[in-house]
Amino acid sequence: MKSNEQIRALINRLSRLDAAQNWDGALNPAQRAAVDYLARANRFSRSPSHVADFLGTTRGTTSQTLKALMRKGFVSEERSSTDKRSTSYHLTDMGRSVGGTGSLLLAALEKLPQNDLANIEASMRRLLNAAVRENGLKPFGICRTCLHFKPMETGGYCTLLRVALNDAETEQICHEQVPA
Amino acid sequence: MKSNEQIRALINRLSRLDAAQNWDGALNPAQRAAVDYLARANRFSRSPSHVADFLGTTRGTTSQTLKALMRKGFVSEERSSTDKRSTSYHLTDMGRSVGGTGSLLLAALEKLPQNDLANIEASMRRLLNAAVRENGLKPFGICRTCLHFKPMETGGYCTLLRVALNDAETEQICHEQVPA
DNA sequence: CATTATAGTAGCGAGTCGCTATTATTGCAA
DNA sequence: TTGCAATAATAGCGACTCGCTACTATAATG
Repeated sequence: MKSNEQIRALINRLSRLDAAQNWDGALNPAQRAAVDYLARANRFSRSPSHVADFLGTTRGTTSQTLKALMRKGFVSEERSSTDKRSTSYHLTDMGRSVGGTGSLLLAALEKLPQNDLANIEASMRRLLNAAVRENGLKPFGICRTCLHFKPMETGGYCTLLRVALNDAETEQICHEQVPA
Repeated sequence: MKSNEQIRALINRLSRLDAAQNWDGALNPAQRAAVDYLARANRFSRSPSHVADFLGTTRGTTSQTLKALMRKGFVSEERSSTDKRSTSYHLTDMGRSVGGTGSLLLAALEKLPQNDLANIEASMRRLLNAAVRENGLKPFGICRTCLHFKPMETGGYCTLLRVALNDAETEQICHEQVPA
């Protein structure tokens, strides 16, 4: 078996085992992935379309997932006043409380030495970047590393959307992000 | 966000994006994962239970997945003569032809330098080993690295099952494997 | 033997997922 | 300005995953 296929098999098994463990609790893997994304995305990147692009699924599927999360009280929706077609979802207190509990992957990571962790993170980041590049996907990086980002005394400024960003926002995911 | 959760998010997004791409074609992600496993497992490790343990799912789900694969002609089943409860599945020619086609992950891996690949593989292996250890899962390693394996002039011998193994078999996955 | 364990499966309900409409709304161009 | 194409969200369909609870058949154990 080719080494590349081994790597692929490794990654898929790992995330499959993690997902399996994740079923106990109120959220299933897809719902949990959406919550994780919403927790890290800025206020311009929380529509069903953005979640769909991030997770590699369709708007239809994502729409259902978000509706399910709303029924369960983890997110609430807010219609945009400027563009009446679009909706933005944000986490409720309950949604924010969904930490990294009961995860096979997190349990494993906690037992590894710091040195390994740094290696693993760098490896995965390289791989994800390659995947994004090769497949023409949106990178979904954070503001601070964006071409359109200008640092200010506090926070920063987005030259694309022409808005000021507070400190926390400069570390959030943006769907418009272009790596500098 | 903690570094560990970043790693987890990275891995999950990667395999989600890979799975999304995988939908086109005759196999869905779960079915494909089962085929991948059957391609690498030895003849003692191809029952629904084994596939379920490997993928972290249940026997019920796996049973359905394998039946679907059989309907589509990718696998065929064989009932054991010694234990009439158990069934073993193996790939048909059509099943074996399911290579690593059209995978986002493989496309990305092909563009990375050899050095990165080695790093990524080592990282993932360390992580999976930790996950297996921390959660009491079966390792599903290959014969050659097993406590019960005795190398011979050609192939090897399993001191647990008391059977001879040909060369190819020593590189296959076994559900009984115990890391030496 | 009787009991207990194991292997496989059926059927249920919730939900994912790709797909094809459908409805709003917005942007653009003649 | 009006008309048309693009975009955002969603509904509904069919195939399927997945955890769960039976249930059957067979095997192992005391």
